[in-house]
Amino acid sequence: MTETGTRPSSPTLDEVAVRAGVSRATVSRVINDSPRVSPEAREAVLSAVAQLRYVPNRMARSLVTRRTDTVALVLSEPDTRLFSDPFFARIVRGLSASLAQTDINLVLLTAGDAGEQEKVGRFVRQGHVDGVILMSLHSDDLLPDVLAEAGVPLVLCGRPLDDRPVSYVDADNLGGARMATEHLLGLGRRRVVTIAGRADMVAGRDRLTGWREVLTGAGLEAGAELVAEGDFTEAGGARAMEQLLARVPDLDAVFAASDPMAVGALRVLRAAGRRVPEDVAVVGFDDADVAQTCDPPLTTVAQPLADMTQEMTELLLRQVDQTTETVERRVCPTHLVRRGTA
Amino acid sequence: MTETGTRPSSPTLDEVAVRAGVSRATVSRVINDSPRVSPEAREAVLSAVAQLRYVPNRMARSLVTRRTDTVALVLSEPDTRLFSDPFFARIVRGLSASLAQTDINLVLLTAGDAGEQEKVGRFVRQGHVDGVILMSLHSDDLLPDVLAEAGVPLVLCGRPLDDRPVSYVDADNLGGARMATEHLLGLGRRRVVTIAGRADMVAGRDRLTGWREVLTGAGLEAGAELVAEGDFTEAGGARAMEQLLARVPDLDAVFAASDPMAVGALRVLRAAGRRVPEDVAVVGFDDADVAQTCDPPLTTVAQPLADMTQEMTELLLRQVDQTTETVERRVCPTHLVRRGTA
DNA sequence: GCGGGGTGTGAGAACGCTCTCACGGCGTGC
DNA sequence: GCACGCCGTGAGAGCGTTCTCACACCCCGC
Repeated sequence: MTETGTRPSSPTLDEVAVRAGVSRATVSRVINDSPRVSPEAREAVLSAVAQLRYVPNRMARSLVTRRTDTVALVLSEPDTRLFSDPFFARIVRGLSASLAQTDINLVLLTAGDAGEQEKVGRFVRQGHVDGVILMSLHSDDLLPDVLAEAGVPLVLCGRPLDDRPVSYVDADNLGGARMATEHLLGLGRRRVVTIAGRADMVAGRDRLTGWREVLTGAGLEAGAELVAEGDFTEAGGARAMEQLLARVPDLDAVFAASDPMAVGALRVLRAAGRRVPEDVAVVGFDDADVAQTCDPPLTTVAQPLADMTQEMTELLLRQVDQTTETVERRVCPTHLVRRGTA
Repeated sequence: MTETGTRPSSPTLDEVAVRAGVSRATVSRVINDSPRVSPEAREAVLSAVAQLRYVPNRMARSLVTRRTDTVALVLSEPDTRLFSDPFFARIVRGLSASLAQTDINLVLLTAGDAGEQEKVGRFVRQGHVDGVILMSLHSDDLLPDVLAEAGVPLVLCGRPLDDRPVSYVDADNLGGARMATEHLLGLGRRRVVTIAGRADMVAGRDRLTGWREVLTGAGLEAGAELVAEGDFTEAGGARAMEQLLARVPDLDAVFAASDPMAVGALRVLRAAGRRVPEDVAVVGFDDADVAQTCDPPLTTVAQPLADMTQEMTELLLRQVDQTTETVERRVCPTHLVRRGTA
């Protein structure tokens, strides 16, 4: 099935100028609404623009302004499952929202494997974007280095593992984990196990560290047998919970490093005949949608995602506007949301 | 916390030419590897490129070639939940994969509300991309019109509701639904209910139509009381199943328009004491990951997603290369994957 | 009536690339 | 030995903008 037609070529500034009876410069002034234009000229130009359905050619403009008015959110993550993580959707939403009032475009790039990373690196170095917000979740990722070296304004979403000089915005994962664990201890629990996130992700490590610090600080045991690693999914959380029940039959509290894992744990606990929160208290992390809808509703640690995305865009745009590179680091406070499980 | 540095400005073709002792034209020839260059000149240029870490300025190049070597996948969908649908992730993966061997970049744009749609429209008309693949799932979406009018090569992922002259690639939802329903009838089932997708999505409608056609064709009842609408989620599927059990207590088969909904139905059926597949046979749609991991594994209709994304890129790139607009429509065959539930 | 300070406008030079065209140099066929 | 063609190369003209100047023009104050 085939039909054909021809593609129109868009009008240029010159054509608009001729039609409006003014010079190219004046049209340009109207387009970029400079104040130094007479009302009559402006009127003539605007009507010519409307008649010709003129749209400025972005390439030509970018060539001289050295700006594209586009920033990229790069997701460097081979595991396609994490791409569909609701957390990621919330980040995208937040960034769009904070860019909504500006005329800056947001594009998403994925870098699943080495080939795609290469492509993203090229894309950025070729000047397609004014800046990059990078979500790189794994510690062995090369892309942060590539982009940093490209000399493009860069803000990481999440703390990098080392102390490299790069701007980032992160949630206070350590503090949140401490808060959650302290809350469990405050409830009188003494056998607090944890379902940890993957060890190759900084957020996972920080949450584990927070749990450990509080337990050892309280003189309680925090050994490896109290830790099971999940993969941030519900199924992974369920598996981890089964291991923990087998290893630590007398556990009375669980700190899960993500809400889906907590939900998986809830399911396993129920199947094992443990009542939540009476027998076992549970705290999750992220305050995902599921935390409100599960039964009983999940006590969890919330990150201020809206603030974080706002911060990211601010940091990035400031870097874009200044010609000097500045490094700023922001850690946003987390807080405990008490619901039914602890 | 602040550190500063300066941003380097990239070298130009001229600087490379000077360093290599050749003209700008020759450097350009090497960059675009034209055959008409002597080995010595090529060598000199390549070494100069390496020394200066030269990267072509994309804007300058695009200005003259009128190509950006970038295509956009636009997701026009206000509901953030669908953004994290695994189906979408598979589309992205597939498109990246089929573009991997080319030097064409893929960017994702989201158009959640009217403001974002406006932005996407501008972005495209300004010439940021050579073509667009559009996932527009709701029938009342304006973006298809906006983009079509922009005169940019366009391929829809999924059939549009009306017969407008636009290229698209779709799965044979109708055929798949027919196949699933026929399979259920072939098992001897006669009270086949369906959990339909949302009526404002074409895929949802087509799957419902296929189910209805087969039942009425077999002289069986296919009235409204046998249909419950879900929202493509597991929770929605569970709710729909509860309604159906109440309305049609003697049902012996369920066709669910998506796998998550089928999984929700499975849970409710089990809770109601119905055995699957002995008492009730169940068929899903999409062949999502969950279809393999659920218990019992789900019989479902698979779409050839890899073929579909491949088709989309081919259709799009052909449109980009030809200067004339051609309209092609592709419907890819679906097939039944038999597992444990039917 | 004449110099001075705006104000609106236009000419023209960038921006960094591609691509056409013309021009030497060399090998080939007669 | 001469015309011819091909091959590698460079000069130069765009591509569609922005932006710096310079230039008329008008209004004011003296």
